[in-house]
Amino acid sequence: MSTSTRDRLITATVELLRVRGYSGTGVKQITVAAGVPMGSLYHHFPGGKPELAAAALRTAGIAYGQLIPLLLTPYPDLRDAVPAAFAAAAGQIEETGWINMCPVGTVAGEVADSEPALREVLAEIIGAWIADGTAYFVSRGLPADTARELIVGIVTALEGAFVLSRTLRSTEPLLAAGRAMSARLAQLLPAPEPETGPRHAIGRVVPHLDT
Amino acid sequence: MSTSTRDRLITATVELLRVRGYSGTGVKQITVAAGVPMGSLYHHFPGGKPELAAAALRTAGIAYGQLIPLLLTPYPDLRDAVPAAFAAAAGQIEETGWINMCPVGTVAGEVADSEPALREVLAEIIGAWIADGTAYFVSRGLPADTARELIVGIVTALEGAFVLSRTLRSTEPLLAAGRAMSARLAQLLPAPEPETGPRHAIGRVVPHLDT
DNA sequence: GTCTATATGCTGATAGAC
DNA sequence: GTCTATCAGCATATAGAC
Repeated sequence: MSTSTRDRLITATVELLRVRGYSGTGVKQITVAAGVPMGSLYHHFPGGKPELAAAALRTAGIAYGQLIPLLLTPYPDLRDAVPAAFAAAAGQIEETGWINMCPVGTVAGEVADSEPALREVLAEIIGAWIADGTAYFVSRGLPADTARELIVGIVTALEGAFVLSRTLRSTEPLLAAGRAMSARLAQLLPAPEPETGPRHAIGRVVPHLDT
Repeated sequence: MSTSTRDRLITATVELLRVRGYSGTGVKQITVAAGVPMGSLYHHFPGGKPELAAAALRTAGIAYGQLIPLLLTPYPDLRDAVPAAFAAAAGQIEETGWINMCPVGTVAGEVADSEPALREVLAEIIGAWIADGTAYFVSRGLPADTARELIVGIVTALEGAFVLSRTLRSTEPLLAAGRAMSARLAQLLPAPEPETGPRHAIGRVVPHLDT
């Protein structure tokens, strides 16, 4: 159960990428934070800094991808779930002193025009968020194209809002983004029917792995 | 009319910040791109790299802040203007090969947790976008709080969509973000009245500097 | 104000003992 | 698989001639 050298390198890299970005993080800095000698980095990641960063971003990407359904599932009605998820993120980021939560978006903005290999990894990670999010919304009763439109909008709004909220030190962008996506959801969804009808599945909880 | 040394430094810095980010851009690189000797940089900007970057970001920020009303003004109805502006941005970014347009958002994400002085400059720039955008929407008939809610959402959505579109090499995020903000606008605006009524001014062109 | 030469430290990466 | 010593190159910044 003790963390391996490889895992400690990845964990330290995720932390540093969040705060300092890709160019701003040095390999020496990573090995010191991980408590690992230089040579071990190049033993486990012969490709050096880009390969280690890719592994770290993939790890963080998977973790944060799972967070989206986790935040939305408690709410029976998606109309409540979406703004609640943005509000939760707003509370979290304010509590933690406006520190970055996930390195994917910030590193993506930094390297999209300058590090082709890393850009492709990030496109893969964000593509997985969109694919998984689409499947989740489909599992909650939305048509596939509506589901995709919604998750693309949500990821977009979240990433933009994180940058603005961190920079302005205000929850306003995250909360405004949540309200905007809520409006888009209301527009995409058929009008809510109070009692019964053919659309009854929409807005109900449909847990991922149940019968 | 020939560009001054100072101006050439700022222009070169804007270009490099867009593509390589703050940590990824070296001062040597800047002076070479500007065709200026090292010493001149520290003559004009005694504060070195951070001071030069701040000046460059302020310049770019002013330019891009003016772009927002410019894109929206041609459309008599804001319901058309907002999605059209996002679509215009989508066309532009695809044509130019998915290159970053404005360094403000990407540098903000990069340095918000690591360069306090620069973060404050960026907060000032984005704050000005929001203040000016609010004033613009008020000039087009919206109440102040509605106007602010709208411009915060638009800037948030734009910044997030730029990162996603550049990374995924797809206009989908920009177009989806435009539709989302259009939905939010429709929700914020009173229902459109086909003929006449007390809300007739909303959605009409109200040029900035006319009588 | 302009420009050259240089100082000092850090960068990613490697060789090779253990 | 772990760790040390070290490389060549680039980073930001400065001193001082012109």
